[in-house]
Amino acid sequence: MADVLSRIGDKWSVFAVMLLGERDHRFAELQRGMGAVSKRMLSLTLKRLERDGLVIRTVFDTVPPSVSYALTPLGRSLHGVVEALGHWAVDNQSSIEAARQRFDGEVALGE
Amino acid sequence: MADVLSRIGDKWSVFAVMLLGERDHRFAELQRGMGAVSKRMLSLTLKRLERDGLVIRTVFDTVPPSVSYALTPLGRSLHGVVEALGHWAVDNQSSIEAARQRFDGEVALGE
DNA sequence: CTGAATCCTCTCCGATACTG
DNA sequence: CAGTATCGGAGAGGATTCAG
Repeated sequence: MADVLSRIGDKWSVFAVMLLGERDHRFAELQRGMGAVSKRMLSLTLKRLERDGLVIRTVFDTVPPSVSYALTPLGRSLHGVVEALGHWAVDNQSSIEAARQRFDGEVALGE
Repeated sequence: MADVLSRIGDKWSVFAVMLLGERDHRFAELQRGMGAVSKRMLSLTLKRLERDGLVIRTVFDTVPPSVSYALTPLGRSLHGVVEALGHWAVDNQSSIEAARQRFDGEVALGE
């Protein structure tokens, strides 16, 4: 299970799954939507997701070349779970930051 | 959000939250329950979780010393989400492994 | 446009040893 | 029992370059 968790817990994988959950994306679209991700990392992330059967890659033989990424049924089932995680993160971000500042303040006093 | 996700997506944090969701644990109990985690990593993980207000650390001034870890209300709210993630991982592990073998087989044929 | 390959840096993490 | 400090190897990941 550690293996599976480390895959789906990866930051870029989470972002990719969330974006692809909304709709299909092309490579460059994903890159723009995911903040500062290098082409290298995006490529590796997508390849791993494809290997794990979560994402399907469709190549259109046009000029210029175009590739579309979409979630498989398995990927969509993950999307639901990941979305819950994302919501939790958004909802509780301020609580976490507050706790962090409180903690850091106490540590500073203790020194 | 990337920051929060990388924290709660961390493998050891997930394990710790899942164990602490069942009941309070002492340091050594966590270490035994989490498979092969070094004292160093466990210590760092717990400290981060405490800093983020997800875990509360209680020291009993006995001989030998004893420390108990428990989830805060915020930590318990995370536990529900994380548990869903864990279930997904368990339920779909075989599908992922199958997809992986299929993918690797195709790559091998292509070469 | 979509990648693969190379290089190089920087962080993570395990092993070990030491403290209260 | 419950940690902290230090070191060293391994891997992640960014920048850049090249190819189809």
